[in-house]
Amino acid sequence: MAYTLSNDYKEDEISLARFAKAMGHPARIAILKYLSSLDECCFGDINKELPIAKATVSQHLAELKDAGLIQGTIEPPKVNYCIDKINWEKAKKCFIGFFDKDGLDSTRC
Amino acid sequence: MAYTLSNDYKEDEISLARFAKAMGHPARIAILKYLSSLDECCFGDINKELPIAKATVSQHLAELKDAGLIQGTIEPPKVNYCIDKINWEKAKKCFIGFFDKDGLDSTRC
DNA sequence: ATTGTAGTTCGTAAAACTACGAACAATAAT
DNA sequence: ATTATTGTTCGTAGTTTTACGAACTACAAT
Repeated sequence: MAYTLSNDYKEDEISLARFAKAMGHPARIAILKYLSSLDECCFGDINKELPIAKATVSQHLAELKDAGLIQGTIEPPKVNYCIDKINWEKAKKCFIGFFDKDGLDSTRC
Repeated sequence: MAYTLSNDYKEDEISLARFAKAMGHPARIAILKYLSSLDECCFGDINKELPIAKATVSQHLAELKDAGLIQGTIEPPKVNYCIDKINWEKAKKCFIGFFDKDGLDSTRC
């Protein structure tokens, strides 16, 4: 029933995996690329970019928000989405630190 | 029944998402970190590092192999695993290109 | 031939993911 | 009040992921 309880994974492993998982779908990559090129835009703009139903787009946006990579602010009648710059930088450092063997401990994830 | 057929996502989005997805679990991050610190090791060594059953470790290794991030070579009675350096570099460039707004097109994913 | 070692594959189960249309909320405009 | 616009949430369905123990394969050594 219960899966392994052991929480033996390190914090930075969990953190990096969380970012990576959020990026683990082409639609979400497309959303992030789009947002990072724009500063800000609304749901409809994002929806138009993607070949999937709006309900699904909304789900993907929610996942990116849960992972901390984007922010959504309600400005009736629209919802504005943008990159969460703090966590974006954090994620960037996570990945770069992960791939750079030399700069291993310089920037902790 | 059939999910959306539209393949509107771009190649580099699909490629990056594939790498990210493979990295989307703490166990797989741990494996990659371990391997990238070692040049090479066998299944048993990896298994010892992780708080999960060996069958599950084997699954995670298969996923990393499918994604191209690692290689496994049979050397009886062991199986040696190592980072796939070609694709590791490719992934690195994917992620760095993704996060670096300035260097957008310099290194294509 | 038997036993041991090293990993993979199989079968299974619960949970999470991806997708859609329909229904719903919340504001704006007629 | 009614209608239109903008997104979210609900209900549903099929697929994939994660996990485990047990069974299995393959080679080596006794």
